[in-house]
Amino acid sequence: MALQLYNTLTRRQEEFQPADGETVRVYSCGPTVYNYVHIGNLRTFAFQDVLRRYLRECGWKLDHVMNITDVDDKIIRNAAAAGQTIFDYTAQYRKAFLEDCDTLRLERPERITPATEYIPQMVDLIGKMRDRGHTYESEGSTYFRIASFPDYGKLSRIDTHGMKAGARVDQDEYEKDDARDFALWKAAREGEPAWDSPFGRGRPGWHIECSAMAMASLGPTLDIHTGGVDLTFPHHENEIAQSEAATGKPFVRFWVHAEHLLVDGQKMSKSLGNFYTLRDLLEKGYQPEAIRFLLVSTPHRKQLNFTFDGLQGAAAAIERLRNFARRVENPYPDGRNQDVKRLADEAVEAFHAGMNDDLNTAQALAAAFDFIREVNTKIDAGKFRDGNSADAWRVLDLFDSIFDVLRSDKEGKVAEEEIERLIAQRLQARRNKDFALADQIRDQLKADGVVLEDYTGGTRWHYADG
RNA sequence: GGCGCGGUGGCCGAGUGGCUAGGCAGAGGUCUGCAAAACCUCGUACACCGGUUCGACUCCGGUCCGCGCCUCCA
Repeated sequence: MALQLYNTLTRRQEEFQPADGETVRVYSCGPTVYNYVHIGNLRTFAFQDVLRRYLRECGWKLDHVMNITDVDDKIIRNAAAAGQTIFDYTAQYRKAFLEDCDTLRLERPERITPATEYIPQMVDLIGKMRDRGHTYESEGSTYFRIASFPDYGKLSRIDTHGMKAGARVDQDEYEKDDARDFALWKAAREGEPAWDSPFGRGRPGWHIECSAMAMASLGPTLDIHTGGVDLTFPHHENEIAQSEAATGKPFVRFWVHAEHLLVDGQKMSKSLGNFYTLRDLLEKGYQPEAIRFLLVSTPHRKQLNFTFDGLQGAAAAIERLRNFARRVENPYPDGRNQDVKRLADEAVEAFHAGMNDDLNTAQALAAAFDFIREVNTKIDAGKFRDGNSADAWRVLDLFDSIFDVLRSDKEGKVAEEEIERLIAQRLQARRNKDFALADQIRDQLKADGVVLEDYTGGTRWHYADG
């Protein structure tokens, strides 16, 4: 079975293949760096990470581009308020964003493109639209004329005729022929950053950067374009209009949107006091892996209800996975139990089936947990053999290639040699039936963040995760 | 107001016209020197009201509630 993805453009789930059969060209709308990203933003980026990883699991190469918006109204306003240039102002948040991504183990896209480094490409693209008659100028700014692009609205399926100037559409102080038109190039204003262009001195409109960077990096037609659902309209609709008006070619084959994250069933907002950045959660003591797990275990097309109970549950689930990973490393009799091998085969297949179904991570996860329970039962029954470790790891490696939560970054206070020495000492005490000493050693290690677990034939240890 | 999505057991969250999703939490049990881990069992889930059907949580209609977009927004 092949990967199926829900395509917003067709409103259907379709089988995905890269156009060239080899490399998947993906563009993702990245952050606007005027602040720290919040966990809602990170849900979308975490989804993009899962998409990346699974595309690779499907055997394709990746050319993934993500933009960083480092010039826009909010940035200009905030930078001015902070008395900084937009470059200095955005640099700090850009750095913080990349750090947050690292913390959550989000892979870096092959290319990250800051908008201000692609001004010439944007200017070039606007020029193409102008040559084809899709633009007009008004008071020094250049606009896209929606009436010149009959396909407008095909992505969002919004009836744009209902959008009349007045109500809430024309918030701009710029003059437009039609309320639905949008700015490609905004005329320079006092105290704002500006670049020279054939359309006069000014700065790019919001939508143009994505079209320009995507096509400059990946060509006129992308395989996949991702972003949060809220970007569907008008941002992505406008991207289509700009790109296709300029090239005459389809801009994107698959539009894939990530649903929003809610906190306690409500939209995150500062006024409700349920607004969290990654840094907020880390300060409260939650593990990055648990946050990643929680963000990724709800399929991307469902709203994700973020709760602290859920976060604790995620930590416990990871603990179960790690316990299992440790357990299969214990020594077992030689041989290979064919039942366990078969369970692994089935688990791998079920995991793929879940992921192939529009990246249904919840189902893939269930496949992994089913496997763990079944194999634990085999181990308890003494039916697990040394050769089955590799079977278990086939499933765990597949699981972790997507979820990436098994490894802990946490460092222990007690050195490994010391732990091994104490375990040996404790073993001697247990042989002497000196359980008081044995328990004392275990308690002391536990206080130092090291957990001991006895099993038939030995003792294994790990650093406490919590 | 227009368009769209959703309401599943204490919590999160899959899925299906008749067959145990899964995780977390809780209760009981097994194992263990004791723990931990693990396994087993349990609480008898599908917002409400009609309809279709041999049979609906799953399909249709309506009601209530929540959420999103329509305006900067992941």
